[in-house]
Amino acid sequence: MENKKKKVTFSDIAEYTHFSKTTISRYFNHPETVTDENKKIIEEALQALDYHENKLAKVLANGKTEFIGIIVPNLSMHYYAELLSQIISTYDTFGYKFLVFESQNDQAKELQYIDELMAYNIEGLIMISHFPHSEVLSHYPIPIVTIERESQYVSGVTTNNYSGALLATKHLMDINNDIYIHINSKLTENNPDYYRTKGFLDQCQTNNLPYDLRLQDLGNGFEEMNAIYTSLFEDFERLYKGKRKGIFVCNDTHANILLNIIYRHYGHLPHDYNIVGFDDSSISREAIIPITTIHQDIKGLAIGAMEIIIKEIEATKQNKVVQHTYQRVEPTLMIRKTTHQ
Amino acid sequence: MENKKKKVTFSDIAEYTHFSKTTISRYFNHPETVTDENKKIIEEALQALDYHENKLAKVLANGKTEFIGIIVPNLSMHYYAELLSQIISTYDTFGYKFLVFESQNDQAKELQYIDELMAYNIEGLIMISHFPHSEVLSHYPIPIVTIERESQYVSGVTTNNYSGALLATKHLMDINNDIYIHINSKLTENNPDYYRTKGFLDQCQTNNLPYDLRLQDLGNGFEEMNAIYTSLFEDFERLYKGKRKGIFVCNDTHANILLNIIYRHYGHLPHDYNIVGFDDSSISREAIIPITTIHQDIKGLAIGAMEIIIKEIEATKQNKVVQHTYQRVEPTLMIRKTTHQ
DNA sequence: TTGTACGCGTTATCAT
DNA sequence: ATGATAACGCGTACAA
Repeated sequence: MENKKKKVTFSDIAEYTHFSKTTISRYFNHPETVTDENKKIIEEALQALDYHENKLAKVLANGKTEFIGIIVPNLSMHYYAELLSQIISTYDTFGYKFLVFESQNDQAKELQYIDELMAYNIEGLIMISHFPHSEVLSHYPIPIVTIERESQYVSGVTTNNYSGALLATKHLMDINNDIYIHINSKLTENNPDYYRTKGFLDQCQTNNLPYDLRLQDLGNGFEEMNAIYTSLFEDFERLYKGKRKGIFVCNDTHANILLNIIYRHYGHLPHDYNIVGFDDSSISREAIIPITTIHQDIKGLAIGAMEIIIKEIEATKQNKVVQHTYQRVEPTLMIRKTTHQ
Repeated sequence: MENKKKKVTFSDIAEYTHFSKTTISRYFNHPETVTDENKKIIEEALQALDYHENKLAKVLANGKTEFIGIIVPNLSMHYYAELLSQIISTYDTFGYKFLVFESQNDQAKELQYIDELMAYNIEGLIMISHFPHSEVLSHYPIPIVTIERESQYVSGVTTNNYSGALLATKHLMDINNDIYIHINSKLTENNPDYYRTKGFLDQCQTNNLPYDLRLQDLGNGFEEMNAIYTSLFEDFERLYKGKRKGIFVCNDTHANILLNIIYRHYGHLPHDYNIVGFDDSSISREAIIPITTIHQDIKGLAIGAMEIIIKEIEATKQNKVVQHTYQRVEPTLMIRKTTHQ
């Protein structure tokens, strides 16, 4: 469709303008050292020959790729997609380009992808996937920052899940419940989500609230989760009949499943059920009733990660020692329709 | 954390092994021309010096970046996120790496991003964003394939929206409705979604079905859409009281909004309401009642796009003339709970 | 089978 | 202010 001539290079411009390649390079990188007059000549030549820059050659010459690698577990999950969205949107402010891989939590793949990324001289790596362990990551010779995952040996940014859980539980307390319930998987301290449970527990204990902690395998896939939550619902109906139940569910997807089960059973959400989710993901707005939830500042996470990684990239360039940074982004309470005064 | 020596290059390996750089290069690119004995020597040297390949240097030498650029409108929308997911997952089979930009449908940005991508010698470009027009795209000197958008002057792959609409309408016909309703925006033939409307219309007309076509602005943002669908619902209640209504909504997000309005009104979905969505997006499964919908084969779209672009990249390398390809991926009907026998 | 020499397109250093 | 020349790391004729 187009004429596929060879690419126009500095040599061609130099020949055309009777300058040297060096001057052409300076036109781009140190324009202040080129006469206005000559600038115009070069400008015309660029137009006439239809020059397009070759950043790869630039990279080979000066070492700066402006590439950042990203490894995401999975883009089907809205949370990760939104996170990726916010990260790559920073191109307009920071100028870094992103090479993206999806790992499906396959550890072998993750290591392979990191190697591939390193071969392209990425300047930094943002790890959202859960593997490999940060101890392994710390051995790579470039800055790495993780988001919302284990991050002992490298920099990381997470939502302050603990204060989010406090917010959720306080809200349930403010509207007076008879029993406080928390549903989550069994997690360890390494997992940032563990602090959702910890926050709930602390809030209950310091305020002497009666609570019911449901820490168990919540299943994979919709059918399985649905079955588990149905039996959880039957438990609540049986154990807390007539009592006002304040339920803090680990995330919005799960909160939505529980909400649907209750709503289908009653044709509405009874006033003695109060549900709070976590994430403020799109399902919390699209649900049969908009779900009260904890808003994660995903843009804040993305920008935080970028600021840290850029700081470390700069430091690396100047051969400075890099101190790792751990940042917590504060979440906020979004009161909607699944909690009643 | 690591010792930041200069990178190990072929020169270093050559020096270490007393071979020439050429032999080292051959070890990687034409191993059959190197003695097994010498292979082992080189192998050891690679280990000893901890060599890591530099693909950018390789690219400059042989021109193949194995980069494909992608411009997505927006990753917050599940459909695009899933599409991107399926595309970048093809790395394992095709080996292409992906540079991803998000345009937010900003035309100026889109052109800027394309330039940036071209500067990195991408071998092909996958356009999911709606701009620029394919006539503009066709002037770029690399293969371009679009997905689910206008694609007159470049290759493209779309779901067969027409047959999807036929499927949806036939299903509504099979379960016998008194009035057939279709809700969509006003679209032109350039827009692939137009054929959802066309399919509905054709099916109604060839079968002499009584229909009500609702082509109008459906609003932006949740609140606006909700208001519009509420008034649509009131229309249906008034006009078709007691009649069995078969409603084919343009996509699952919209179908879910309508479903929620009806379900909240009645506490359940009355049997005289039959709703079919489109896309088989996650919301169709997470809704208060799983939504009957048309399944888009997103993986098929992704693989189709990759196969086309690879074919064109190969052709370009051999200076062959590239014929544009237009591929239609067939959707399927997913019967769930919003349509009743 | 292996080595020499040059090219890929740009930047950096040192002159002038 | 401008130019000559040597890098950057690898691939590939061509020669041996």
